[in-house]
Amino acid sequence: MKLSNKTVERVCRVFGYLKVLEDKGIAFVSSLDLAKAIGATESTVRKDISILELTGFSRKGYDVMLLKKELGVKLQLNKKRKACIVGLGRLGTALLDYEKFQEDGFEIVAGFDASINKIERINTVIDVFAVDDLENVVAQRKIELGIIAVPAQAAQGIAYKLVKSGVKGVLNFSPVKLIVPKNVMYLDMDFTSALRSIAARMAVC
Amino acid sequence: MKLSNKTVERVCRVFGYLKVLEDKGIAFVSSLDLAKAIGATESTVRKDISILELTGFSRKGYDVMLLKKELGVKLQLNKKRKACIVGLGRLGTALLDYEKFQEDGFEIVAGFDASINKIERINTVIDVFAVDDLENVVAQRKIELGIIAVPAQAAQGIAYKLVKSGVKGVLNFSPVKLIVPKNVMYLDMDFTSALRSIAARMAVC
DNA sequence: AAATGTGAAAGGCTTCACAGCT
DNA sequence: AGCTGTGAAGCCTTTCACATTT
Repeated sequence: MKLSNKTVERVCRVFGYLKVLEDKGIAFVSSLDLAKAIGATESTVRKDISILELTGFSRKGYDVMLLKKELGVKLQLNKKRKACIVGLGRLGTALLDYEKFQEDGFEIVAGFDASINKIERINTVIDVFAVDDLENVVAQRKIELGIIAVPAQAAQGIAYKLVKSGVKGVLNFSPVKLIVPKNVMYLDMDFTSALRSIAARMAVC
Repeated sequence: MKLSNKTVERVCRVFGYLKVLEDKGIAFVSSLDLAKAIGATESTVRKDISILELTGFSRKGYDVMLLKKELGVKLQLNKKRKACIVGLGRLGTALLDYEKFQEDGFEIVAGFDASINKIERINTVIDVFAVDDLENVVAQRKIELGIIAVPAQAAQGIAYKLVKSGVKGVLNFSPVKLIVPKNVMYLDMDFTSALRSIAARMAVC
């Protein structure tokens, strides 16, 4: 079972949509419906599901609850994951209380910032610490995921500390590419770069 | 000159890195250096640049200032673009004052929210309006880019309004895929989906 | 009849490898 | 000698098309 990142990404979207369908009380869904919801084609969806060795029903489609459960197991999407946010500027603090994360099984258990003043001012239920404590806190609390929201020049250093302390996944909001070991999962969420590439595509189209 | 989205994305990153090099006063850069900075391989970088019909110098690499200028022209990256943010929750307000956007030629000229109370409370230099005024304001101010930071169920409606009012690019922070005309550039920035796919990859690796 | 499941074909992107240039 | 520029090869992903299932 060899999953490409693209397949994983799409299947995660399918999982999210299955939640919606489940809440609506819909029992079966076709590959075409799933495809429309996640922005893919029906054959891609079918292939993705079959790569995961899961299957639907001829003439009926996929059983919503069953498929959701199976995907949850295969990708361990029901497992609670502890995460932390490093960098408590505007973006970082917005993320601290982003309720959606909690709903989705991500528990933000710590926030870090370099500025002691900022730490004292922040008004949140989540524990916040100085960056100097990062390694201890991450290790002690067994935090698996790090969300980086610090300025560009600090990002690589933070990534290094996170990895050293045992983090196995990094979501990077800074505008620079980070270097992490191959066994650490890594994804960029760079707004500026995103906006720029939209603008560039506007220019060339 | 047929540019894939991937090429556009990488070249935008290259452009960002060229800015850094320029500030440092570095005159020439090799494809290998660029590749390392943007997380790609050297041949990919060379191919991307050659697709754009740009060229470097044998044995010396690329002239930093020149390449930056040429990329700027080809992709119109120096053009100022007016943008607006719809949805002024935590994320939306964080984005409102994200200085990086300004540095990069994006001018946030309006914010919108459905809640009148929220609009009155918000403390920012940027003009904020009720969503009901969206179509008028976007059209009048000739806003080209819309940033969607509203809840899932409202996102498609907002996208429709934005497009109808003349927006040519959409950056979507909501967790649902949106449908926009083919001539409108569109990109998703879905945190939840991103975190989930990191977690899933952690599970299968 | 209306869906899935899946080999095979097509398409697109990346890497290779080396000629060419200074 | 060292780096670019690029056709060709290789790899990966998507799409096609149709046998299969109920």
